[in-house]
Order: sequence, then C-alpha cells, then structure tokens
Amino acid sequence: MKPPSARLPTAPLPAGVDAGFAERVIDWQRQHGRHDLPWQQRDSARDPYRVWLSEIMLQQTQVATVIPYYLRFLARFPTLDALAAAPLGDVLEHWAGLGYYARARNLHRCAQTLVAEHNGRFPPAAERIAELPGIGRSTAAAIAVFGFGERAAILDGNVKRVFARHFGIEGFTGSPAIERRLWALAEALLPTQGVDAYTQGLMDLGATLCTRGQARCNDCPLAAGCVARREQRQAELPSPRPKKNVPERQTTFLILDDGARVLLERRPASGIWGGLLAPPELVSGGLDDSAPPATDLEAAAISDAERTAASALARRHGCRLRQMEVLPALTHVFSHFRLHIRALRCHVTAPGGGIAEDGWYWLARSAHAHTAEATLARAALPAPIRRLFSALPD
DNA sequence: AAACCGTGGTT
DNA sequence: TAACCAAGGTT
Repeated sequence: MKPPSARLPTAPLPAGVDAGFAERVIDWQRQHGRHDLPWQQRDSARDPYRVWLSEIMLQQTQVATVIPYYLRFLARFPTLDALAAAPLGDVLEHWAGLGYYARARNLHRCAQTLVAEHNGRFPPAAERIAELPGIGRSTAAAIAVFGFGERAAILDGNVKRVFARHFGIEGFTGSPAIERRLWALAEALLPTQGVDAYTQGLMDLGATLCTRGQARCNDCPLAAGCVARREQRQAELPSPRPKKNVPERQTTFLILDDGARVLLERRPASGIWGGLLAPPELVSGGLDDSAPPATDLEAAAISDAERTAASALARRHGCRLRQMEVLPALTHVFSHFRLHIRALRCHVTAPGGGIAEDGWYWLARSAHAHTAEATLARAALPAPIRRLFSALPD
C-alpha cells in the first residue's frame, strides 16, 4: 500500500500574482488549445478509463510517441474489464517499445484492483485515485479533472516549465523544495470554474508555446505578467537538472537459433525490462554488473567460457550447439546508464519435443509462419532487442 | 532522499 | 553529436 499523498496547507497567492491567470489560460485554451487528441472528446464527459490510459502512457513520453500505442492498446483492451481480464503478457506485448514497463504492470494491477475492490470504477476523488498503483498525485488529479470534472491541481513537466518561467522560480523543478513551492502555486491558481479547460490549457501552453527551446511569447496569453519574458531569461528557466555521470555497463546475450526459431526468456518483474522477453544473458557481465566494461569486448573473439555456456544452454533446452558467430555490437542509452551489448548467435539443432521450459519461449523469426505459432513480430521485446533481431540475417 | 526505471524527439 | 528531457511514480 502506498502512503497517502501529502496534504498541502492552502498557500496565499504570492505577491504580484495576477488574479486573471486562470481566466487567460481558459480563454486561450478554448481558442487555441488542442481539442482533437485521440483521448479527447469535445462534448460528453470523458471516459475515465481512456483518460487514465492516456495519462499513464503520457508519463515521461511525448504525445506523438504515444498516439499509435494508445490506438492499438485501446483497440485490444477497449474497457477496464477487458484490461483486467487479460493476461499480463498480452498487456506487455502492446506496451513493448514504450519504455518504463512498470507503468504497464501497474496499469494491469490497477485494473484488477478496480474490478475486484471498486466495482470496476475509479473512486471519484483525486486523493483516493492517488492510492492506486502507478497513479501519483498529478496523474490522479488529471483523471479526476478530465474524468469527473473535479477541482484538482496537476503538476507535470509542462506546468512546471510555465510556472518556473512565469514566476521566475530558480532551481531544479524536480527538487523537493522547489516542488513544494510549485504545488502550492498550482493549488493557489486553480480556478473555481472551468478547471478542465484550465488544466488542458496549462499543458497545451507548455507543449505548444512555452516549449523548452524557442518560447513563442508573442502568442502567449500570459506574456504580460511573465518574469522570464520581462527579463529575457526564457532560455535559463527552468533551471537545468543537475548533471550526473552515466555509468557504462556491458552484457552478452546468447541468441539460440535453430534455423526457424530463437529462444527467449521472460525477464524478472523487477529491474530493467521487467516482465519482457529477451534472449538469455551471460551472467558474468550482466546488466546488474556495475563494473566498467572490458574495452572492445563487444567485438572480441568468442571465448572458451562463452562456448561452454552456450553449449550448456543448448543442452538444457534439448538441442546441440553447432556453430557460433559474433553479431554487430549494439549500444543502448538509458536514462541512468549506457549499455554495451555483445550478441552471440548460436546455431543449434532443433530442440527435441519442441515445448520450452516454463518461462522460456521458442519464437518463430518469420512473421509468415503458417501456424498460429508465437512469433517474434508480436512479442514483448525491449526496443534494442527488437532492433537486434531485425538486423539478423537469414 | 536519491536512485531506479526506457525510448525517441529536439536542438 | 551529445546533451537534454518529455502529460512521473516507486522504492
């Protein structure tokens, strides 16, 4: 169970804050805001399920990236009940490539919780919505506002940027101290009427005018009172995130290939790519190994240890190793480390029996497999693994 | 409190 | 090119 989200003392408006702030945002939104995104509907009250799904997908992810995922996901899981009834593996298949896979696991868990404990509906109160898995204070507010017309404040990246510039707030907007100030502002500026248009307007302002790069202040309804514009500090606010050194890591994947199919393993739920399918890793230089990579290991000749490991893996899965080759190296950049991937293709004889061990899967490389056989094309693969298979010659 | 958790767009 | 970071949340 999550701790309840912190309750704020109601802060007075900082001196100099224009009381017409919300009004300007609302007027601008109605004329110039976005009204035709796939999860928006002009007229009727919006479906909380779709609002929720879109908000989760949009966490740390740009609108243009989300749209095709949202449409595919909604077509496969049209309702909360459909999502709750689906196997997690199906959910991950439709999430694969979007990143931050805990979002998909929490989405699924949240759907099952709602069905089992809340009559299949969201509780209509932001504080209670925020108790659900994967839903924090800001996302809960967005669901409450758009789904139920409730009066609640969001604080996402767009709002942080607009506030930091408009009110000239220094410091990294992700630090706890600055976040407290921003939340207080968000609460204080919230209008009593038209909260949905106001909330959408703030996000639209941040996404279309008050962007990180070139801010289009000439079109901004808040330009008159904006500190950053007055002082020509749009490029300095919000303050950049403190720099961190990204560690380098190295791993080796063994790609057992029987000519038609490859062997994949379901990754543990915790850690990177949790719950997705990937080729087995050679443990010695694993993802969790924080040691620096051996220089040029990615292209090095195949070692005896690697041949031994591949041979044992093949035997364990009912086949024999015939030949190995080094595939082109791959480097994948995460938000918090850089991963150098060495991939070894292991040509093996077809496994006897054909039924993989629990948690292991032989997937057809070709999408044209005549049977209803599970295929690589639709598998829940991490983006770089999908790339790796795409580049695999026949 | 700081680290962890992906991927792709933008500049 | 490489930094920077996007409709953040959890541990």
